[in-house]
Amino acid sequence: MAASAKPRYRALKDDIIARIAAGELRPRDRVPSEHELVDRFSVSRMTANRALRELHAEGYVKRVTGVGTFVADMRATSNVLEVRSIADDIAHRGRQHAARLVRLSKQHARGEVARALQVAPGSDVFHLLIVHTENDVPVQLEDRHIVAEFAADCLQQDFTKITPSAYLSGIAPLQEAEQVVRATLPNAATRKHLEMQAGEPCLVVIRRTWAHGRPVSFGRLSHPGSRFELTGHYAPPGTPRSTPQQSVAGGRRGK
Amino acid sequence: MAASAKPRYRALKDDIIARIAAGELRPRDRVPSEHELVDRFSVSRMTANRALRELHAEGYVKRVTGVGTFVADMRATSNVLEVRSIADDIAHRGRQHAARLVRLSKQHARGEVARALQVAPGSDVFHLLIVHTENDVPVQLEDRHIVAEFAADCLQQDFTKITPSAYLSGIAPLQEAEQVVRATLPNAATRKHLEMQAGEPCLVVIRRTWAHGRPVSFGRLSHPGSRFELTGHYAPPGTPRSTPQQSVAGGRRGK
DNA sequence: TGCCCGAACTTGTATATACAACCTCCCGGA
DNA sequence: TCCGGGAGGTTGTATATACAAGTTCGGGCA
Repeated sequence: MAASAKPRYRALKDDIIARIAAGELRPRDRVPSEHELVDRFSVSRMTANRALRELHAEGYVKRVTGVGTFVADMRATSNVLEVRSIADDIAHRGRQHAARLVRLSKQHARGEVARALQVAPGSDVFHLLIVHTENDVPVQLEDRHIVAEFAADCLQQDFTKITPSAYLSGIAPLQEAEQVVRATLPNAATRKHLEMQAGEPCLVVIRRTWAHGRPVSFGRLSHPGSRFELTGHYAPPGTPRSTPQQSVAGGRRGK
Repeated sequence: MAASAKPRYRALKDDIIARIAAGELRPRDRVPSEHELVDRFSVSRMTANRALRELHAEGYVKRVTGVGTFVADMRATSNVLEVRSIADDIAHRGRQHAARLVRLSKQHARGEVARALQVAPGSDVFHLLIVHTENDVPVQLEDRHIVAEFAADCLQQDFTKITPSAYLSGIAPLQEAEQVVRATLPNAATRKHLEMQAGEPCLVVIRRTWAHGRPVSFGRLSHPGSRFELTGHYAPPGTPRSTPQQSVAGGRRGK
């Protein structure tokens, strides 16, 4: 592919994104100013402005009038992806969320996990197993693998206080996510953790998230079918919603 | 606050967003071209271009080179899952979709249906029961109620050739949708229609759609847990997707 | 009749220029 | 020492202009 086909503002953006992803530019670092980009890439200031402006709109950088452009603080860019954490969701309904840590360990990626995270078999990954409760009733079993290289201080976290997704988005902005929803019968361990009755089905969400263009997390979220449901709402922008406010993920089953 | 402080490109955006929100501009409607905005608002083309370009980046409109700018359909990457017809989805995977009509009748709305459609109990509604198959294997039981007033010619349709959702969006663009995903055990009738084994769970999607600001359709879509899953993908606009192409809704269970 | 070509319109990109608002820093005066 | 002001940098917005590439549609030619 010839780079010639790529618009110049796009080339500027890609260059800066690549330098952020490579770690060359780190959060709060100064990004080249419009004028510097004009000189170094021989583009007009409008083109440099467009590149930086779009990077700002996409959450990569922060711009301060009269000061400069800086790599964004990762915490601020949650708007990129609207995957709400179950803790926020439960809290939003005025209920009590708690998490019980079942396992937190470093492992070698094998089989499905290595494939999903696109790492070589045997690579270091962290393995998390957490039971989330709503008013002391289990509503989610979170079985998550995280690329170790990406989250070095994972073992030091207290995942009963901070959810894994909050921890991850604190390290770097999530750029992309993929999820699959299934209905299955739980295995014995899952059934026990979620205190489910025999024969009760499970709503399973399998989710992968990306940052810096690479998969960083692969999670299997199992929920008791009788106590959990996913809701979604779609409307053209600006439409006052004609339905009562709904949470994005989770919600106890009505009656 | 004086509107004078507002940048002109922002005023253009706000004007168009307001007209979309008010229903004056509806999905797929044509939005004024850059040239028209230049004439009507006395701005330069670059300013009009910026307004429309940002509206595009934010998902409000769709732009086609050489053709024009149009109000976007329902936000594609909303919250949980995208709305897509099962027939399209199956065809997209190169498989054979077929529909078997179990019931098509006019009824009086009662209880749950009347509440969901926000009509008075006893109002006329159409009731549809359709089994969708993929390569002759049942994958969805569609149990749908439609407000009769909205779709007068419903009984004349051949729902083995056109799906209800395609029929509905042909009458009027869907403005809003709401759905709930659950995992349950099917009742006997559902199990029989979907040829499910005893104890096999069901993935149920309950969906309501709006047009003209009123609910028009209420459907319960039941899928065999062993043969169906929902997939979703979220990325900021413009991001080349780093995962293999996935169908948005539906897909047979891998192994 | 049928087909091709061009006019007219659309969006996409790029440049040069201009002015305004804001921030930082240094220098000079009180 | 303290304070004020200005120089020079930064982003934010707006305009006029230009060319490229795509679509649509109708008219004219074979």
